[in-house]
Amino acid sequence: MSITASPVTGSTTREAIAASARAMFAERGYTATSVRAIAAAAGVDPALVIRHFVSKEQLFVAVMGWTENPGPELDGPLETLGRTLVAHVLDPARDAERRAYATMVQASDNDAVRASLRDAARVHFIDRLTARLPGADVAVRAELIAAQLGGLMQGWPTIAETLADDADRARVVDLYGASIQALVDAG
Amino acid sequence: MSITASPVTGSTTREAIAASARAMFAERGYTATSVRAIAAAAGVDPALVIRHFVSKEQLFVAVMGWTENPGPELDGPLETLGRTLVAHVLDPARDAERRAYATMVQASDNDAVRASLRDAARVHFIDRLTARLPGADVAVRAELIAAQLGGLMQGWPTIAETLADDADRARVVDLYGASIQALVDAG
DNA sequence: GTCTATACGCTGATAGAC
DNA sequence: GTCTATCAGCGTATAGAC
Repeated sequence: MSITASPVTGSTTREAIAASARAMFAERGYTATSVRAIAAAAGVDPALVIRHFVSKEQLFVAVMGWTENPGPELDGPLETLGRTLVAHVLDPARDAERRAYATMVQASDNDAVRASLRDAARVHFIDRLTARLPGADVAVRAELIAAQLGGLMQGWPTIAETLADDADRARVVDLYGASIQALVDAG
Repeated sequence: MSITASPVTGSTTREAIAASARAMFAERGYTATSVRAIAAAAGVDPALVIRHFVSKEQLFVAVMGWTENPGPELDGPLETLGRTLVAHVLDPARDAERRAYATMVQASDNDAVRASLRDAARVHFIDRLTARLPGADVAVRAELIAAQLGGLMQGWPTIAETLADDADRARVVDLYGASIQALVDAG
């Protein structure tokens, strides 16, 4: 690993590929985005994309993966954790992350993508939540809460269509939060 | 393996294509299953697959879609609806249906597949549930319950790995059922 | 009306020369 | 490191034989 002037980036080319890949995958999904299109948008040769990232699926995982951000806040009070989690997930500022999750799920037709998604959810969320939950069956309950949040993120575009205003969005936070809270308190 | 008698429109060839498509999509997913492989398994020419079903995505929707079965039982008592729904969804006898759902979600990278999935969920489940729920915000609550069940079906293979025995499965029905029941009662 | 043969333009990926 | 050339496989269209 050579160290260059910039802290995070390696080569400029690699960065350019990653940037256009991130944008195109997010906008059009995995299948509809071709390696050639990514290369064209980045102004490089298609073969370079593979040279740098080994395969399209590894590029996707590298670029869409739950890389750095800490996952939902789990440090708040247990009594309101359900609500906190839902508010976090539906936060308009986190739109891009939510879309990235949905994009990964919809690309999980692919084995490597599915495995990466499961591992990331485990490390960044389920294990930490398991440690945080009180009472019995903590591992199962953490898994179930993750399933509920996954369903919410996945279904959110459809759900949002049926909402009239921001008050309705707040109502969703209340309703879904209370439902998850039942799992937090179930131990 | 014999092919059943043709219904009104069906030719034997069409049936054979549908049968092998259903099996291969279920086993390997959408992307990994090629039109040519379906044709080979059915013993027909690849072009015939397209002739009969117009496109790969339409074949997938026709064959994997929520075609006939009535969707979850919504006619039981409201007081235990949450539990009933979860028990229905996790019923080992319904393994194939659950897998089909997950396969469709994972193929929903594709616009037509995603649209079909959303429409089917609406017609077969959400609209009926909306009519059944008491109180306020019934449409939103029905949508949220659908999201929770979707998350459960999607996450079930992973969840099942963390369960030790059938008692744990029963515990999941209790826990998740109670959580959904909170949405049923929230009106 | 089925069905076969062939072909087109795309895909992700590789080998090897600069 | 980068580019050229090329690969086998994909979904699909079409022309024409039964």
